[in-house]
Amino acid sequence: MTNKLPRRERQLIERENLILETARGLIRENGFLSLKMSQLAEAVEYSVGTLYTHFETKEDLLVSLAVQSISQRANLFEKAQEAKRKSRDRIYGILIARLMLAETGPEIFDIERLAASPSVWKRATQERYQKMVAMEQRCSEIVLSIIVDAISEGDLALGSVRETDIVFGLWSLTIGFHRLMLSFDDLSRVGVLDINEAVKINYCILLDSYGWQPLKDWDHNTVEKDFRENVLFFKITVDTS
Amino acid sequence: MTNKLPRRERQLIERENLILETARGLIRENGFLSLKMSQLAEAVEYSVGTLYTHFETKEDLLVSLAVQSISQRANLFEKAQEAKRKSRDRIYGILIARLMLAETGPEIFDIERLAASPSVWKRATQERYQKMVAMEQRCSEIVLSIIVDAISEGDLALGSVRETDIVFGLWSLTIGFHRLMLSFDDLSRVGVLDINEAVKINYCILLDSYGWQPLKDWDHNTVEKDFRENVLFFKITVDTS
DNA sequence: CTCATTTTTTGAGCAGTTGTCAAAAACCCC
DNA sequence: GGGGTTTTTGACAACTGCTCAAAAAATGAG
Repeated sequence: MTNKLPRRERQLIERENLILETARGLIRENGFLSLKMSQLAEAVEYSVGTLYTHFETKEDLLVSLAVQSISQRANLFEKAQEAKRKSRDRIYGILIARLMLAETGPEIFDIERLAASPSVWKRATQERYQKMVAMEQRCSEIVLSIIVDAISEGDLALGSVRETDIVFGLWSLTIGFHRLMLSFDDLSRVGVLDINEAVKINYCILLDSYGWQPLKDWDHNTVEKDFRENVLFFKITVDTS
Repeated sequence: MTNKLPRRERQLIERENLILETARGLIRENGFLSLKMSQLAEAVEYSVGTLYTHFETKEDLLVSLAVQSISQRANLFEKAQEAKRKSRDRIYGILIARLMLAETGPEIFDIERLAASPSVWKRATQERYQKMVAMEQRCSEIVLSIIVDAISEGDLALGSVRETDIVFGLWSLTIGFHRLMLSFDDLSRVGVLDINEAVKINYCILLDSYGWQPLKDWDHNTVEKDFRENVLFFKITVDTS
């Protein structure tokens, strides 16, 4: 737990975090496309040149933000996975984790959406891009492992459907959720009144139809409350200033 | 069928189509972000100024492309809806329509993804933005109406789930599909080997679990073949030059 | 056909952006 | 303090979206 990094390096990391957090705030207000590097430089009280010692391009900054977001997601996913609960509860915890992250702010949708594009990857540091991919992979591995565990615990029996198909199905559902959160006013127009409700219902429907036990005497609201209160915490970055 | 538009206006429309098609081709190669207006101007053999008589901003051009794509989608959806087939076939036809559109080229993912963002809407013509929204709404209405018909035809009975929840569920699945198509090399890494297969399987699973009849003696491959050959045609824009 | 008037097209240039790099400032060790 | 090293800076280069005065084309009346 004691970190032995040289002072200088610690300062650099701290500054990088400052830049990332400030950028996140600015993106929350006006989106990534209207974020200007000069504006960001002014906000963190460093020069543009200094920003570019941390990030090679603006896209590199974007990917860094994506890495942050996805890492946090992987963390929450791990907590859900490790919880001593029924497998069905744990897989539902994955959804709750996503909902909780969505509640931290709408900018993560903008960030992750834009970061998922080859034209961005090309302009980012290879190292950061690799990390993003690795983190995303970590997330899907966790989901996969919950599925595998569910099978070995006897809660789930595969028919014609493969494990990875389940990963894809559950994951697609939440992507659709992200998309709708982004273009917010589409909601009522398309007829979906409560999007959180819609995604939960469909998630449960999918679980049921995969045959994921328990099908009866299982209330997703109780599970949600449990996970929110007892399982899923955020790592709070303490500012020792 | 006889169009009585003045010659001049016809020419303008033709030129606009030329611009849109050329832009589409350039986006296919390098993505929207690396499309340059000057490059596009050169490609269509007009000046930048002329481009800007058609589109107020670059984002306006993007939204126009999105309108094209979504209109084409609505057209195919209508064909699926109007087909004299079982309701389950028709709703499956919606998925096939999306798959067929995806086959026309990967640029539509880039276009629709970027167009689904407020920071783009703000810079586009109100008129074009409205049209895009209307077209998207039309698509979801068609899906909804197939659901309603299925109920009245006795193929579908709603339990706790609302009609709009079904719209959301089916639609989310295809969004996830789009997302994976965009970041292509994620596929094997996440473990999904055949993405088309994965989306079809989950689509059918959802239909089954909504209780959409017929559940037995229904082969999606046969339906797909039927729709591809007999129901879903593209409108071919004939060049009378 | 002529020429004045209107409409359309043009592309050099403006404003605003990302990203660079020589020089200034800060730091470090003697 | 002084010489050398590292870090920061911000003016500037390079490039882009977009404009608008002027050129070119179309129109149409005589």
